[in-house]
Amino acid sequence: MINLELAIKEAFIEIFKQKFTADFNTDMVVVQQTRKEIEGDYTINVFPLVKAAAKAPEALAHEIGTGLVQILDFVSNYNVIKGFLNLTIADTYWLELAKTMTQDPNFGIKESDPNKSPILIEYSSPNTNKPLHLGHVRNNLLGYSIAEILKADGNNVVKVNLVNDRGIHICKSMLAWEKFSQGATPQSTNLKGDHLVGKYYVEFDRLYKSQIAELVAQGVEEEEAAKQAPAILEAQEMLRQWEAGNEQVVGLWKKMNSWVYEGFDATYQKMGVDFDKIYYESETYLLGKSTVQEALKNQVLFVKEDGSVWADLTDEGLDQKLLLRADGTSVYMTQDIGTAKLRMDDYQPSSMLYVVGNEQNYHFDVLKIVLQKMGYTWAKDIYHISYGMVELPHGKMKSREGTVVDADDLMDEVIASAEEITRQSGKMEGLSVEEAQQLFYKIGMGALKFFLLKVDPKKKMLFNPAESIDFNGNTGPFVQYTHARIQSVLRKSTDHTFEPWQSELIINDKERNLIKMIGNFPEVVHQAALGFSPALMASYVYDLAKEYNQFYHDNPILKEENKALASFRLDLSRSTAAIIRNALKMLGIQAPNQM
RNA sequence: GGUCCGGUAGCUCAGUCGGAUAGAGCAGCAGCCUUCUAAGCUGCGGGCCGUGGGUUCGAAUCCCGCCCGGAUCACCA
Repeated sequence: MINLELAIKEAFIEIFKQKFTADFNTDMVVVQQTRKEIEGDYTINVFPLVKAAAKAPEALAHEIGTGLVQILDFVSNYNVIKGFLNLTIADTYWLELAKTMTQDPNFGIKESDPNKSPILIEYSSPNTNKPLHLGHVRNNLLGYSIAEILKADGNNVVKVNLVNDRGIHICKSMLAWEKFSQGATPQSTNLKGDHLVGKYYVEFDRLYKSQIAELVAQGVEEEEAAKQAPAILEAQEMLRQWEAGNEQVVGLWKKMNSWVYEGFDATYQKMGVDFDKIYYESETYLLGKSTVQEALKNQVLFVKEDGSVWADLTDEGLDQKLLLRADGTSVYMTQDIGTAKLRMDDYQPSSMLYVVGNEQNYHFDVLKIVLQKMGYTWAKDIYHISYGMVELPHGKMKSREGTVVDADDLMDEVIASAEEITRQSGKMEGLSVEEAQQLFYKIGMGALKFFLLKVDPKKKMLFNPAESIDFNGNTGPFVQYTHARIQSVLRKSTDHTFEPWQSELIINDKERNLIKMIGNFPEVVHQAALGFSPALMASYVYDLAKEYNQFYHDNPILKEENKALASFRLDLSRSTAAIIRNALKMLGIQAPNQM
């Protein structure tokens, strides 16, 4: 198939040059799809060219429109409204396009070249001191979806997770467990491992707060009290012991982390996300430290009186940044430096993407600059995919106020809602118990995922639980339903094996719109990949489903008596279903065949 | 205070490398199932695109100021 927009643009430029002047900027010629309510398929705005042509907009548009109809056989007609030249494309072209699309079940999906160096994407990045919550859910879904979109656009993608399994926060959980748990385990308490460990993190906080309050009551300044409280001192000591390799501390650390991983695995599986490689900060922070030491030798960094190591970024308009504490322990930045280096060595990626919340924008600015100062040229290929916080109707999530939405609970709730609504609708005919469970899962998760992914990542979003399980309108289940509906038609179409393409077909507006819309899919995939934007894909697939539903409403398919037409509509339906399935897949959403 | 991000219908969001009368969904109201799945379709009402300037034939979109909200500027991650 030829590229219509390009062909039109070239022809336009050709005609313009002949008739007027060769001296104009070809960027001024922009071919776009015509607005729905106006007759035509492609539109060129001639306003930018009136000066170069020294001609009134309408006259100019008419002149070039006439020329385009003559030169391009697929342009059947044109009209002019003000300075807008609207071109009508011949139906023979649309039918040719329809034929191409419907014969390719993977239309719009590019194969990746295995020799191309990969794009590495990090997402999830949990801490091992507490279970995943709603914010992580947005992160995981975004990361997974962006990875799938990049793959569909022909890239090799390596999905990685970075588990923050070390640091002061883990020591807090460990300390509280030692003090209060009396040896509790996931088995003994029947709690998911991540939830059990999270419980002790909260316990620590309680203890710590009470100690601070006590000190303040004794007349100590609050800030000072926070530094002196025995709990935090013990936790810091524990971190030093851990870094020193103290067997008992390391043993406890291993035990508690293993509980957490078991819990995380279950959550990831339910969420439907996965990773090609999992990095652990406990395995990368030493490389970070040595990298920092090396840079120190090369005079890139400096040491303060207390022995702590810093980067001076004041030239870049940023502050000084700590890289190693006075006691030699590493911080977040140190670990990220080591991790980045390790990944470069492991995969030689063409770029490294980090899906991390916008509260860390500064961190990533610093990371890039520090790596650049250290002389790593690949630092420029680091991209922070920054996304906004998820807020609840009554404000932000706050663990202290118990308003954190737990990921496991959330998923269970949407699935339960899906079950309730599906049972009411009575559309489970013929499904086994197992299949029905699968269906509730697909629909519930479809609702949740679509709800979270349809919003532009960089914006903060409001999570309204009631709307997240809505099944009408701009929702996952609406799109899934459209797919299921098509599947139902396809199942009943066994006697329609007619080849439509030799016949002379006359198509109507709804059919033409649908063809155009499907035809846009490859470009949408590409744009979504360039913009790291699942939201764009969600928006497209919703529009496509809506377009199909209109077509479906107005046009008989199986009941159409003209065999060629019936077969054509069936092919169009099949193609729509395939696009919906592939688009949803890029959002991590499954498309049931019945619902 | 510095830096960054956002402000579009009652609510949640599209639209933002300048283009035609600013679009969806939800909520509200009114219709459409003896016919391929009504989780659908059709219609109605609803907008100083935060605000004031500027650039332009043309601004929700670009530039400047201001107002409001958020993030960040940690020896937390």
